[in-house]
Amino acid sequence: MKYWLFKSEPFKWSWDQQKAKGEAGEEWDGIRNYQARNNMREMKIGDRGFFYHSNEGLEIVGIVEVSAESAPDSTTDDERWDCVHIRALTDMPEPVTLKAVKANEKLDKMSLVTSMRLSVQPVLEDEWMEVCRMGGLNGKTLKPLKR
DNA sequence: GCCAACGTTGGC
DNA sequence: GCCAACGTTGGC
Repeated sequence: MKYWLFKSEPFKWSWDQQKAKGEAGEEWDGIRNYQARNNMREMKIGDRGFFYHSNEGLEIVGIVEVSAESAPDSTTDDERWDCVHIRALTDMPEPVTLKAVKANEKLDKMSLVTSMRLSVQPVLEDEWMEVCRMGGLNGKTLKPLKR
C-alpha cells in the first residue's frame, strides 16, 4: 500500500464536505498539474491519504482512501487530465498543523515541506506513521491512540 | 492582500 | 530547445 496527501482549500472543498459523501466517495477533480496527475495515476484502490486544508486551516484533518483508480476527469474534455476517487475514513483526533510538520525533524523531507505547491503528493511510510502518531492515530489500524 | 516560488506557455 | 513572460498556488 502507498500513502499520499491531498490538498484542498476548505472554502472550495472541505473535509466536512468530503465526509458527507461517505462510502460513495468523491471524484478528486480539477487537478491540472502533471506531477499531481502522475501521482494519481500511480494510486491503487485501498491506498491511503492525508486530507490537508490549504490556505485556511493549514493542517491535516483526516484520512482518506482511494476508492476508484485514475480515470478521465469528468469536469473537462481535455484528455490529458485524469483523477481518482477518494472517500473519508476517519478524522485526525488532533489535526496536525503545517507548523508542527515543519518543526519535526523526521518530517523535513516530506513533500509538504519540500514541494509546497504540489497538490497531490506522495508520503513515505515513515512519514505516514509519524504524522498519524502526532495526530493521535495508529498509522496501521487507524484507531485512536491511548493517551 | 502581498509576494515568492514555481509551473506553463509561446516566440524565437 | 531556450527562456522571458505570465499565471497560479499557498504561506504569511
